[in-house]
Amino acid sequence: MTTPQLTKNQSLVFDVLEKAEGPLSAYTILDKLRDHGFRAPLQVYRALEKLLEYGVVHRLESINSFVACAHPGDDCHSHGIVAFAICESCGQVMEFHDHEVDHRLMGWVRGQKFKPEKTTIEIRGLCEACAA
Amino acid sequence: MTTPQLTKNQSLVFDVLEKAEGPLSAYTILDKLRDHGFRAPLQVYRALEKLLEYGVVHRLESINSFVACAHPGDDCHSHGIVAFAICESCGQVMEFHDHEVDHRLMGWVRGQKFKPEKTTIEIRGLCEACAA
DNA sequence: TTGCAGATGTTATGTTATTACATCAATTGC
DNA sequence: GCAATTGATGTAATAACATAACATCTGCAA
Repeated sequence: MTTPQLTKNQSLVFDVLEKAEGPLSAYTILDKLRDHGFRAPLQVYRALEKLLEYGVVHRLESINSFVACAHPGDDCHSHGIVAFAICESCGQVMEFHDHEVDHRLMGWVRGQKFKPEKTTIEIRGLCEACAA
Repeated sequence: MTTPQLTKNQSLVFDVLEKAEGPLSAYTILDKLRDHGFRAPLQVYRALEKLLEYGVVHRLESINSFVACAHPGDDCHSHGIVAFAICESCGQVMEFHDHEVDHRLMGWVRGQKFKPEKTTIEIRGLCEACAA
């Protein structure tokens, strides 16, 4: 899937996420966009919905936050399952893909006749700098 | 770690989760326990906090819900990372452990010098019955 | 130029989780 | 016995996250 031209609100939200050092909550994004005319959470959530669909933004379920995909110019749907390591101290996020992990998980669900739609892998802990 | 004797509130919350067919939100648990004197969310959240610590309950991050561990009489901390398959139609949850997945994920984070604390793997989709 | 689809704006509300503070019960050390 | 401590509990208020419902606008195609 190729990413369509973003609308005004989608671009604003995406730019905020790209410039951010780490993941942001929807309400943090809202606050950053008040000067650009954003007034309500729905403006953010609607933009995020599309950006997630296009694969240019990820949602981090365990911290209710959103982050720009780490693979610029390349949508993430082609990478299989995405795993994240999230530093609980500094908020930094590392993104990673492992086909063997995908294979094991998908093999298991197939055995259960379970039909997977969306998979979340999130590892919370401390990054090298913060663990020191 | 062995599970200590549960307190009154912890037992009430755990019993509700054990008898449930699938995962429950904290507020659903609260409603089910109003007859037993529960009045406020904190009574539920505090009990859940301990039950999670003891490993007899899991939190499903992607659906903000809680489920009793599928391994009765046996705390889950000994199983390594737990993965869940969650049916988005009927709510049924399957729990599973795979050492190869653990190994791959932990190998990667070690390479990044990341110190993992808590890992979430959740696969949302449709179970066999619901996919038919 | 009308009708439609998609994007946007706005208000209100629903859902999930925590802070702050008071009280109670069991245990320990004196 | 009786303070002192610790962990559990009760309660009110509030913070944080997310969606419903409805109105409006804009570009485009029939």
